[in-house]
Amino acid sequence: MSTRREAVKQALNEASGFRSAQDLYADLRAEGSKIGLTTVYRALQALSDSGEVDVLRTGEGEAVYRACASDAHHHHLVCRGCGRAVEVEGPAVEKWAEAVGAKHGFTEVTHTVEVFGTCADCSARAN
Amino acid sequence: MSTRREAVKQALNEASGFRSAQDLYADLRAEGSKIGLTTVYRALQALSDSGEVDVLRTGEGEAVYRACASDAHHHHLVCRGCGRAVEVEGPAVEKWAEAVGAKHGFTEVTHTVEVFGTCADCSARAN
DNA sequence: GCCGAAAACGAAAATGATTGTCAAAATAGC
DNA sequence: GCTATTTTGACAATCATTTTCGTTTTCGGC
Repeated sequence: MSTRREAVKQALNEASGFRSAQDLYADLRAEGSKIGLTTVYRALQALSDSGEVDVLRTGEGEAVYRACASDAHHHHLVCRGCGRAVEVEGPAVEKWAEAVGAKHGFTEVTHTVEVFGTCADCSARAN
Repeated sequence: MSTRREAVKQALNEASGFRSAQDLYADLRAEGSKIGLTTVYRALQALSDSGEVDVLRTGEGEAVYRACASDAHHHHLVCRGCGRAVEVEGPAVEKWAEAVGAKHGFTEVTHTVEVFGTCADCSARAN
């Protein structure tokens, strides 16, 4: 893994929530790196391909990334306000998805589950 | 609701699965309509704002729409091959999402759940 | 330490979905 | 029929993301 890619991964690790490619590019430039936007995209692509980071799409269609502590299958509870994300798992959901797929004759069933909310800090700040 | 908007909604109703704005535009033009792409986007925007259609994003970031039979909260089981979608509901998932949010101090919890798979027809065709 | 191939970079151009602009056309109210 | 309002659609503009393509860096020998 190249130095640049390491830098992108580290920038992701330092962030507590999901960040877009553009965000990360801005972060890295802000801390003095001369990295190019293209490289950020390439690094994120590689990292998500190798399963080192999770990707999801915002409602506006922008891709956002996160370095996750667990490499097992899990989902996220994301704060609408600050973007902070908590890793959660739900065996019940996994089973449900599988069962629903099977019931309708679908095979190779996969699923995406994201939970959004306002975290305690952001609720407090909103007062 | 204008005639154009009706046309877009009907095109959606005739489709069995999720369709992108571009798809619908192509469909409408194919059946002789002189509708413009801009109008298709505007109609879909209006329809999704009023909750008459469901929207989700493909992995490539393209927005896809579907006219759903039920106006209650539900999820979709979508075929990766043909795009056909089945409306499903999962009380267990709703409760789980709410519980997980509460456990971590999150309020105003919402969630998105999509299940993907290969439907029986498409599996058969793949042989 | 030095050399060349291969991999990684980055700037700028290309792409593709979506949105904004604005004048023409449909429709409504009178 | 006639003006006021809304809807429409061609076209330009936006914006994230990808491609292209020379340049630079990294590395494995030597």
